[in-house]
Amino acid sequence: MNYWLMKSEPNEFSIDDLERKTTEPWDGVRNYQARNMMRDQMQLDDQIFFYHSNCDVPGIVGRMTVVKTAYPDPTAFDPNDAHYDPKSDPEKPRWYLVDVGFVEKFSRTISLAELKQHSALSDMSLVKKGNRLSVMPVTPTQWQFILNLLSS
DNA sequence: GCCAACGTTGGC
DNA sequence: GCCAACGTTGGC
Repeated sequence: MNYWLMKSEPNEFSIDDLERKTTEPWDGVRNYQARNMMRDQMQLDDQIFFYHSNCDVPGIVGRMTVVKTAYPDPTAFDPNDAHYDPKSDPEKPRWYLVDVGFVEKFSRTISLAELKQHSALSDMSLVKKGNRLSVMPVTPTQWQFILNLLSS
């Protein structure tokens, strides 16, 4: 079992959207590092923090799981889709995604500002300057530490 | 294979 | 809206 954090802009897709829909294909990722983690490492039932980026209070807002392991991202083949990539050949797909399932929305947002205050989390690339990865691994220790912040 | 130019991300 | 950081592209 692995732990992850995935970012989404709430304008585009929020934790509330996921709660309403229950599951969702995490499409549109066009970054090789992020793709590799989804395609090569994510397993069924892996745990994922849902992170809201590019909004008033960026931070972790809830929890989800992998409900379907990697398969080719269909939006890459759709010329009408905002994430269309003509270089992704259906015979040899360039982009992959996983399906995620809603677990819970946290009682509060664990903001980026709060996460940055804890030295226990200083190794997370999330809190490092210039980080732009939209999918990143979380260690079991970090995972538990962050969950504990909810009850403090 | 280098690297400048460009586009995107995302906090502030 | 600004801009720093970073990834990607493409000329050479």
